[in-house]
Amino acid sequence: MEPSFFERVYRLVRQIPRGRVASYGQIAALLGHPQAARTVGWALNALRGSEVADVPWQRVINSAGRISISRADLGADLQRALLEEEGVAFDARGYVDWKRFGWAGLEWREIEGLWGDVKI
DNA sequence: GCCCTGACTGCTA
DNA sequence: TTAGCAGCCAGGG
Repeated sequence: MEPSFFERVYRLVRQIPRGRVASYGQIAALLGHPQAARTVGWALNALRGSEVADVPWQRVINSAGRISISRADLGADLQRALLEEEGVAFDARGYVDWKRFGWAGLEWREIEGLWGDVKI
């Protein structure tokens, strides 16, 4: 069974190492859909209960290097706090420096492996 | 199966 | 990493 797009997003996001950040567009591109950034955001928006603790959603920000969130329960403040706790720094304007904290992503082969060895 | 929405992005001015 | 706008994808109703 092929994992759903949401499921792929979650697995890939789990690969982002502590202290690094990736953009929605980057995640989408790694999944083979460079234009599906919004869908990635929606996938994270759909996280519920235990999934929230299981997926490092806070490591995903917009392409500008800024936090872009609108949920009431999981606010931008929380996201920023979680990231700072991991060592990610924000400048005075609230931007993260991609050069310092950006995630390089994975090799295509590694990504394929994420779908293969797991049963759905 | 159609229509709307959304934690986005790249292009233009 | 300026602001504004249209395009893109997957789910949910």
